[in-house]
Amino acid sequence: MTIKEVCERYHITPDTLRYYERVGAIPAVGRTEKGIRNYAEQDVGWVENAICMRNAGVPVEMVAEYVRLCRQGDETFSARRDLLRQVRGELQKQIEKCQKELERLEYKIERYEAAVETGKLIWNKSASCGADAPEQES
Amino acid sequence: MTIKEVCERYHITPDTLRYYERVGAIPAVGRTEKGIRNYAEQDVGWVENAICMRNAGVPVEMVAEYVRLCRQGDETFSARRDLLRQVRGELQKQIEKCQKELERLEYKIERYEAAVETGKLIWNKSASCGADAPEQES
DNA sequence: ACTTGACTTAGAGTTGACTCCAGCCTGTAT
DNA sequence: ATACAGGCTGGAGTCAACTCTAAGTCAAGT
Repeated sequence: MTIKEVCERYHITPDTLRYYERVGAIPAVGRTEKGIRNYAEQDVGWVENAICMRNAGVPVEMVAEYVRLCRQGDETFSARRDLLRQVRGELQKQIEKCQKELERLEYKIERYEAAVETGKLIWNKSASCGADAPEQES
Repeated sequence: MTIKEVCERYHITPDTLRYYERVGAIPAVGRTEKGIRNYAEQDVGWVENAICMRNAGVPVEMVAEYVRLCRQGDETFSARRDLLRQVRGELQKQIEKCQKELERLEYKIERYEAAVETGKLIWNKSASCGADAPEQES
């Protein structure tokens, strides 16, 4: 598989893919005789892994650390487990934050929908949404 | 309320707070006679708003745009609603992504927990977790 | 009187993650 | 045979979001 095909499959640019390889977020990809990257299924798997982790906000350096551990063999099982547990913890925290903000947003959007109708913005002070209306007119 | 107190309350640095003010992610904060920032409840509300939005991954520039709209008055209700709807859409997409990755992670962690016990890493190829094991030993 | 500590500003520097560029090679189409 | 598409490398550039620095003001403590 060429770099272009992989890029199309995952909607990323060749530059990004080469960058991931350079910094170790994926291991070195196989080449043709003339030095052109030729992605085997395994390579594509690594690409997918990197993209998944990045999508979840894992820093590139941490993806690289995980790859490093994987390539070191069986002695690193527990280290990998620990790394993934840490990622999981951060991901859970992030999801929670996002969900809180989503609730806050839903509430605000509702108010604005009413405001667009009535021309008046009304904030229910006792609403259970963390921040209440900082945007009362100054 | 001093800048320090606000910082302690939200676990951010004074630099960040001043930066938010500079770029308009919060409106100009009230000052004492000698020019020192004195955060009123309203100001703190704006700070909270900025932090919530940033936590949800909203770019600073977009927070500033929202603040700008709020300060422009009642004609911007629908614009604000649209902006928040857009933020909501992106937030929902992000939560979905994160949840997918969380599932993938749970699966991997389970495998690693088993691997730490048994010394062997076994991937269930038909698992429903998107990417299957890119890290079979090379 | 003077040091310490908390604040101010304008502006420069850093970090992470790309993203682009120049200069090169190579296989195919006109 | 020559242009063009697509790949390669090393290194520079960009962007967002801070983060730090220098130089200054001011109040309280010794």
